Amino acid sequence: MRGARRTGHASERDALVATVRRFNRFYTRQVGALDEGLLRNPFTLSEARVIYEIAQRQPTTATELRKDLRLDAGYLSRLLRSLGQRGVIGKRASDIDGRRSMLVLTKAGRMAFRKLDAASKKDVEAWLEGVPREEAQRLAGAMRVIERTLGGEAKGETGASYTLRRHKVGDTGWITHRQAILYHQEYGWDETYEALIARIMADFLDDHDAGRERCWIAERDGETLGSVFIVRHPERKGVAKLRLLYVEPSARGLGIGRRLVHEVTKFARKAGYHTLTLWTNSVLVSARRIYEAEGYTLVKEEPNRMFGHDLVSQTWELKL
Amino acid sequence: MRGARRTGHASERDALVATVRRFNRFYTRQVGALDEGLLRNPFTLSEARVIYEIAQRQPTTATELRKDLRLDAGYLSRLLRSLGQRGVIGKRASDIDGRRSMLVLTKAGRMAFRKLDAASKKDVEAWLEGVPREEAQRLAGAMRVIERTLGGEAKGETGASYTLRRHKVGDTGWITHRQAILYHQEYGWDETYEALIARIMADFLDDHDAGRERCWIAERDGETLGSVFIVRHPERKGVAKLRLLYVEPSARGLGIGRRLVHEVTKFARKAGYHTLTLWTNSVLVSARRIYEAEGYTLVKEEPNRMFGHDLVSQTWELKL
DNA sequence: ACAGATAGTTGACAAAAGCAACCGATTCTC
DNA sequence: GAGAATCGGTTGCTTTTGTCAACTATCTGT
Repeated sequence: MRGARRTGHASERDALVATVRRFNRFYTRQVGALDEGLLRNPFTLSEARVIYEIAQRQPTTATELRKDLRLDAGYLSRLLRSLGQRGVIGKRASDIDGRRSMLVLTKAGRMAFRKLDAASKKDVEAWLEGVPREEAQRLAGAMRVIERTLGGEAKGETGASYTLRRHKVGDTGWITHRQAILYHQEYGWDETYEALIARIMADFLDDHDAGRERCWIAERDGETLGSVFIVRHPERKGVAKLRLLYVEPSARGLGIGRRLVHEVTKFARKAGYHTLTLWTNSVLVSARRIYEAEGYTLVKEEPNRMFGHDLVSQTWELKL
Repeated sequence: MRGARRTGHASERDALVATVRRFNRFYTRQVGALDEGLLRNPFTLSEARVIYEIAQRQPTTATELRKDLRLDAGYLSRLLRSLGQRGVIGKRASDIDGRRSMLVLTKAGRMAFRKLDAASKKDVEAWLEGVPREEAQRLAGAMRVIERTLGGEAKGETGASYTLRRHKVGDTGWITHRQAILYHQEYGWDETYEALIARIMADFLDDHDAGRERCWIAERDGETLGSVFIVRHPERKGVAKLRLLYVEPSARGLGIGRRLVHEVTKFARKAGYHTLTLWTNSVLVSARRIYEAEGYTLVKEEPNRMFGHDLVSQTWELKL
């Protein structure tokens, strides 16, 4: 059993490695094609990369470039000399270290850089031409995911924050997909949980009163990070249910859960509900903390057999 | 207004281009580092790439390699001669074209390839070492998104074949997600279609008789390419319904649709049904062709308002 | 049957990239 | 504070990679 399990993990890893290698080949080719476009100018590819990098860091040293561009020291030295002779870059001795020279772009160099940059931008634009708007967002999101995952100690996180929006076509399917997998991996819940989500989604989509029922999606760069729903209680008038709160594991700690729960509260007040209720489960401890912080109180608890496990379901309420 | 809108789109596009360019720089570096690892063997990088490509396509020609690897004909010719002299590859004249020579790996070549492949695999594994399991899945997903989006008309598709499997947790959510988006993009269907799928999924998951109802997923490298369901007809005894046939646009032309439909027929026969029925829509012409080829006949057609459009729904049947 | 394309080879050459030895400045260590 | 080790950078030499043009032997279309 354990053996089988381990094999399972290994082959999962193999599949990942295969995907990554395939992608590497694919992307190398794509970038290669793009780079060819850059040869329509007075600089070689390496020269262009050097210029680009210097422009980015302005006063920098050869060693830094060497590390970032992975160039041979000798080769780079020659490149720099050539660029110097052509009046693109200037060197001046470092004040603090007599061995180093600080590299900067000359006026002509900045000009050359702008040209290169514009050309490269145009090439990329042409490359992305046929990509429809929606796909474009997913593309950007996917790239961020890769950078974040493989970037190691990914630093400069430009857009660490997220945005909230209403749902659009395809979202509920995605939520079902992610939640089902997540709770299956973490707690071993079976497909009846997926069925439950799907049914809630179907009911919501089929008929919801936009003024009194709503879905929020938290996203960053087109990547869905979490979601929550508010719907009318089917029997109790003036009561709303908060449903299907979820936050991607990778996005935890950003306060998305709290934010979503609070959006629900605000919306419920405005919509005129007098009570919010929600149904959860004792194993979901981090969610519990969020509900408590928002002011919900536990009103009922009972053991239940569901999703293939013995669980303790809970009902929480918040008076508005 | 229109001006503002355009500016909005332009800056959105700019952001995308910026992200893509950043990613290109990032990934180029990563792959560069990986490639360095490959230099610990008797082949240069180009040689390794050539060997790799030949191994993939086995009997291939120089011209094909030239196109795929973007190499100069003269350079490639020399590379091939060198590899030939070293006993790695063998040439033999083509039967159909006296100018061409078919390239294959010799026994030694296959050996060399296996070594290269293993080394590259190991490097990638080491690279992915620190990536936790969950992130790994997202990583693979992100790469697939990029390939799908940018692969566009790119054929080359080495691993052109796919496999069929039953559904597992998370699949129905994914199917809902993809189908909803697809038909929204292609035909403008609204979220009531997503609701319909979600409900079908919920019903299927909640209670299906494994011997008489089933789902097939077509996948390649963990990427879902298509799916289909068979379920009992709720009223007519001995009748089964084929439902939710779908194939990813990027995977069309591989015969996946036909294959899925045929699996359903085979399964239905074995399960003892006497009739298969399905409900579709006149705009879905490529699906129609598949049904006809399988022997289905159109038994009913009626105009219908649904998914936000005026459509003509159709019922098709197949006697088993 | 003939003009033009295609597949591949070869020679001549140039650019790109890597290796190793080396120089002078700086930092470390005792 | 002197010698060793390291660092930033340069140079000579080599291999690898890539380009261009000319050329042969086929094949294709008309």
